[in-house]
Amino acid sequence: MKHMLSFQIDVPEPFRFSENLNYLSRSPNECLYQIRSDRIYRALPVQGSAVVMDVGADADGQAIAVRLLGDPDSPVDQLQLQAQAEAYVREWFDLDTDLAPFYEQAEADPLLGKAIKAFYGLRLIGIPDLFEAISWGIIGQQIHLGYAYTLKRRLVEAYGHSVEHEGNTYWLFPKAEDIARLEVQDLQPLRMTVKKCEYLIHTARLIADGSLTKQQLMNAGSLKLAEKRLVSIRGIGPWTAHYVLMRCLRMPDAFPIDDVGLHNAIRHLQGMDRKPTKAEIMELSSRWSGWEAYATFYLWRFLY
DNA sequence: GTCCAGGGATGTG
DNA sequence: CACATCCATGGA
Repeated sequence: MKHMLSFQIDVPEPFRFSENLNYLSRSPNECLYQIRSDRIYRALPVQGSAVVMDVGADADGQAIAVRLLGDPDSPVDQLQLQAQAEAYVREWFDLDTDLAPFYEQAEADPLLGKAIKAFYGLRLIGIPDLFEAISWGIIGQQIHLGYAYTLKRRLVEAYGHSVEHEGNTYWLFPKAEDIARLEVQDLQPLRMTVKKCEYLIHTARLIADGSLTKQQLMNAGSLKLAEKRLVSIRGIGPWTAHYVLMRCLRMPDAFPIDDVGLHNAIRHLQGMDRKPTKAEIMELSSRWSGWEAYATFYLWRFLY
């Protein structure tokens, strides 16, 4: 029997584990975590190695219960390991954001009012790794979500690392360094467009050589400046930039206004027979000021 | 086979 | 900065 470490994380209101689990369950083709019996299993990178972690609700639903299964290949201090896992989960589930102001603001808005009732306790699930977040943005451009998951799976299974535990395989997203070494023809078997292959490799090289970092974006000084830095990179337009700032940098006012899913959600909720115009979206979203990222994330939930 | 989709790039004003 | 046009490929 391998050593197992478990601990709990207190959660701030509003939080409901089941809502977040629902979100994470939306794609059967997801390859970076698995859901079994209301627990989420995934590999967690630790110091050049990886452990398998699972996350669930504790018995009375007042906390998140985390378990680390098996041991990393290299000896790691247990307390340090727990700290890393806790930090990861806090970031993943956005536990350090006080959502009360968002909920207060949402009450007064017809669209968001419905959203916070329907998805009470949902957190903006993050993509902490910058390379993964940008890659997911690039992969997801211009294609249906289902196909995007297929492409991601091919990329992960071709170039990611995996850990085995009790007969299951857990994959980690490829490191930028691993993609930086590739040429376009290496990625072509995955069947994404040549452009996307170029974009992924180029971004991987920027991250691998240190000229693009999360810290740099965090310190950019404003959403606008961070967006400008990202958009200066080939393959990253306004939609991808805001998507990354929302899911990875967690900027609350990041707003992928061109997102077709957002448009469809608005059309659906407003009972419109056409997509809203940009002017209509800007009018609606003026009431979400400062919380555009959460507003978008909640409205997306109406689509699945 | 035809057409559209949903983003980014590029070029023009 | 806004706007138009082209792109490449999957899906209906």
